[in-house]
This record gives sequence, structure tokens and C-alpha cells, in this order.
Amino acid sequence: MTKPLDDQEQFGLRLGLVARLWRAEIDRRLATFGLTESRWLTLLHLSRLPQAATQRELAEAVGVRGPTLVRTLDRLEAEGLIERRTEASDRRTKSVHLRAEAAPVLERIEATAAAVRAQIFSDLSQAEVTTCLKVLEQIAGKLGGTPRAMRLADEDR
Amino acid sequence: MTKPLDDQEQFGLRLGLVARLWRAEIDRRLATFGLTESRWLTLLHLSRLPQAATQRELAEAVGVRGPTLVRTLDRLEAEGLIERRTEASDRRTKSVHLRAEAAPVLERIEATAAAVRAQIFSDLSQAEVTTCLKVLEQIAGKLGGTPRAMRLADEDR
DNA sequence: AATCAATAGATAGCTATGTATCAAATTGCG
DNA sequence: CGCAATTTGATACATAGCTATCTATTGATT
Repeated sequence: MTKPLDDQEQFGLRLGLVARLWRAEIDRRLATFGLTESRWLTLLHLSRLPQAATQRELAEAVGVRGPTLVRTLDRLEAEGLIERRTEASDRRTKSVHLRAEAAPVLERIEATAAAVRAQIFSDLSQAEVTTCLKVLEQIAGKLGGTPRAMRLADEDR
Repeated sequence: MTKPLDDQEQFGLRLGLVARLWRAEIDRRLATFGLTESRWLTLLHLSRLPQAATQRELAEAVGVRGPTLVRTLDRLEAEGLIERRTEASDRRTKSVHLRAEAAPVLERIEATAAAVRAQIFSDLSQAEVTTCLKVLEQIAGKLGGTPRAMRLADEDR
């Protein structure tokens, strides 16, 4: 047997793996409602942003690039859950709005996300979660990606 | 402003984001060598597995499904870095081997991975990294995904 | 006022991941 | 011994992320 990977080497590998597993678990639970992570995450952020958020603001909150959000919104719009409105003040921008049809879907999302969190964090102390989150924050900072939503959350402390 | 996400809610989001950023950073550094994460990660695992590992074993070590590995190997084989050999003992399986051309590439990968780790972990204590890794392990366990390579590493302790 | 730079969103094309399914080979049970 | 179940790798299709590039609109500078 060859030499095993040390903690730091394992870290990146595990990080990617856990992120994929997490996504898969949520996809599995929400699949029957026609939702995938990119869509439910976008709906969730949309519900927590001020009204009339633009696509740019929403993309920054979700943590994806413009083109990624465009396709997600295309799907959500086709499903009748959101609508894009051209704003008179700046005709380049489009504000994104939840439609009434999204309300029950959002309830489902909140419930499922809470259930997954309960499952995942059940045996972890708050201190461990906080430490891990802090580490993730620092890594994100070093890698140059700190979405607006996260900075705002930090400022709330 | 609406209510911010709490620590647990943020956790999943940050996890996915940091994993993407990490991948992007390594891709950026290795792009000039024609490597992307899936390829360098596969080469790295291959170099640390016993000789004549099958595709199935390699997929489990890397932490991806069969079809994902198949396509990665297709690329690596086309680039002349690895070769697949049909084994006489079980003609269903194919063992995967590094070719001599892969040696300098692996050196490059090791050096780059070490540099990225140095950058990422520079301001983090060993204790924080270990705690975070433990949290990731536990989450992976709850989500049902613990690749063989990780279990082996654990057993080394 | 005209022109040029910057910004917002959309589109195309790449890489990568997953599930579902298939063919070939092997295993094992009756 | 023979046929069904299992295993391995490959393929098809869908989702999702990215960069690069395009159009439309706005803003800024001269």
C-alpha cells in the first residue's frame, strides 16, 4: 500500500466530495417536486432578498456567475415560479419576482432543507460547526470569492 | 433587509462555493499544462494506488461514479498519460496504468497542489483544520459516501 | 452632442457530475 | 451442466458550473 494522504491533502478531496454528496441528498429529496439544487437555492435566496432584486444581485447572493443564473431562471420562469420584469429606471436590468405559485414550493424547500440540516448536524456541536464555517470563510477569502450575501451576514454579527 | 441565513443554513452554501473556488484555483494553475481537476485528481490517486488497479477501484478512490471516471480516463488515454489493459484473469475488468509520460505531469501536480495548500492553510491552525476535517468526515458518513481511500486512511491512524 | 467605456443580460461551447441502460463476462445456484 | 443474477465498463441523456463573446443600454469624457 502506498502512503496515505495527510490531513491537508485529504481536505480538498473531502471538501469536494461532501459538497457533491450534500447536493445529491437534497436533489434526491426534492426530485419529486421537480426541483434541483440550483433551482431551490435560487428560489430560497430570492425569497430572502429585498423586492425587485436584479439578476446581478441575485447571482451574487446565490454565488454563481451570470450565465449560470440565466439558465436557472429560464427553467424557473418556464415552470411558472418566477417572472422577470424589465424596469423602467434602467432598461438593461430585469428584476426577478416570485410568483404566487412559488409559495407552496418554498414551504416545501424550507421544510426539506431543515430536515437535511437536522440529519447532517445531529451529532455535531455548535462549536464544531462554527469552527468549520470559519475555516470555510477564511479559505473562501484566500481564494477570492466572498459573495455579497456572505459579507452581509458577517456584518450582522 | 430580510433575515440572514443562520450558521447551519450558510454551511451548505459555503461548502459548495468553497469547493467550486478551490477547483477553479487549481484549474487556473494547471490549465497551462492541459490539466483540469478531474484529470489531475485521477492521476494523483492512480499514482497512490497499488499497481493494476481496476477502473472500479479507481473510481471509488477518487470518489466519482463509473461513467464519470470512464470519460476522464478517455481523455487521459487520448493524451497518452495512462493506458487501460484488459486482464486475462477477468476479461470484464481493465487495469489502469500510468505511462512514463505521466511522470513529469505528476511532479507538476504534486508541486501545484502543495502550493495551493500552503496558500489556503497559511493562516489556519492545525487544530482548526483537523476539526473541520472531522466535521466533513462525519457529514460524509451521514450522507452515506465514504470512499475506500478515506476509510483506508482512517485505518492508518 | 458624439463617441467611447462600462454594465446587464443572453448565448454558445467546454468540462464535469449524475442516473439509467446496455453488452459482455463472470459467478453461482438449482 | 445450464441459465439467471451479478459485475464491469461504456454509452446516452440531463443538470450545472465556467469563460468568452454578443447585444442593448447607460454613463462619462471630450
